[in-house]
Parts: sequence; structure tokens; C-alpha cells
Amino acid sequence: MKQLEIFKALSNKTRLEILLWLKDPAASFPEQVHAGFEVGVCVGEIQKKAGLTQSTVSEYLSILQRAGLVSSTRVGQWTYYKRNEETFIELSKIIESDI
Amino acid sequence: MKQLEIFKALSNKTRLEILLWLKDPAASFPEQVHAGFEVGVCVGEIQKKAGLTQSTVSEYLSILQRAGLVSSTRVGQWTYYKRNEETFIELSKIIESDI
DNA sequence: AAGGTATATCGACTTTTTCCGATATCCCTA
DNA sequence: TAGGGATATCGGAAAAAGTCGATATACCTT
Repeated sequence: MKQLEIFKALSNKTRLEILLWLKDPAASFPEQVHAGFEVGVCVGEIQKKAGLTQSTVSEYLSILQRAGLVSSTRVGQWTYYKRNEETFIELSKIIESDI
Repeated sequence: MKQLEIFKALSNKTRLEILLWLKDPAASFPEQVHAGFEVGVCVGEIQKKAGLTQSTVSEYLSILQRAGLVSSTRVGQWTYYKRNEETFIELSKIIESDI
């Protein structure tokens, strides 16, 4: 686990918000037409909620993904992102003992 | 607890190293002449070990302090910094449940 | 095959962070 | 109270991150 990359990914207000939204997609986003929330939430929905441009949000999601905090699944023309809970658990342990 | 500020403070290689060194000062620094390690480690020792300028290290320490990760004690002309373990514990809990 | 929609990538500009040298402040001792 | 040592603060140059609009790519539908 590359802690530094994770902390950098978490050092941005919008990215922290995205992670929170993804914690409870049903509460945070309107119903998705093309897939249930099990696969995650598509970029477009996240973008609308974040209020930044499509390119910025896409970039943010790949920063979160490179840090291992989310993972993505492509389904048709949509890419769905969801949280990677194992990374959060690992991170919490690292903070308890390795930092 | 201001998570964003904490994550920013942790987003730097040298600052992470400093926190690690402060975890076991006796193993990381030469014996201090003017005080035992209970009060912390003085800026000069940290600076030597970090290999950056005095001003940079002083600045880094205050970033860590503003984030609540370390605290300082002035004794004579020395300022001793030590870890604030409660913040690390809190942070680990926040990651488990609030992020 | 063509057009449309969703996402990713690129290039540019702005803002923030990194890190330095110089200087100021604080405190000790002669 | 003057000089010296330790730390803090200031101002700036360079590098990185934030953010955008434009364009490319991928895929779906007709």
C-alpha cells in the first residue's frame, strides 16, 4: 500500500465528498436507469453532483482509483465507480500502527 | 477534527518520515544534551536528519502541529516536538467510519 | 456505416505547495 | 546589555495540483 499516494488522493475536498457519496449511493444519487448501485455509480451522476466539469471529475476518479480507494467497471458506455472498502480498512490499520 | 488539513499534512514524504522518527526518538536520534526524549525532539535534530533547511523543517513542523499531529514545548532556546497520539487514534477511527 | 452519448485524455492556465535564503525573534550567558 | 545560538517568519522561484475547454475514444443504436 502506497500511503503517500493515498493521502494525496484524500487531500481534496471534492474527492472526499465523492467517497462519502459512494458510501451510500441510494441516498446520494437519483436512481440509475441502466444499472443498480451494486456495480457503482456512473461518472455522469458523480459529475452532476460534484458540479465540476466532466474532465475534472473523470481525472479525480482515476486519482482515487490509482490510490486503490475505488474500483471501476465498464458496462456499455458507462463506467461505474464504487468504493474499495478493503483499502479503507487497511489504511485505518496503517494509521494505527505504521505511521 | 479537520480531516482535510490532516490529509494534506500527511501528503509529503518528509513529513511522514518525521512522524515515524518521532515514534521512537531514542532509536532515531542521537542522545539529546539538554532534555530527555519525553519532551520530544528539538527542531535542530529533526532538521539534520531530514537534510532540508532549517526554515523548511520549521515550516513542516508547524504544518504537522496545525493538523494536530504533533505538539511542541519550548524549553529555553529549544522547541521540542512530539507526536500527538490521540490524533492518530481519532484519525484511524474516522477512516473506519466517517470517510 | 453514421450519429449520438459516455468517458478519457490533452493542452493550457491558475492556484497551491515545496523548498530555499535572508531576516527577525526569542532566550541564554558573559 | 551584547553576542550568540535556536527557532520562526517572510519573500520568492520552481514544481505540482486544480481546473477548464477541446478533442479523442469507445460503445450503442439505427
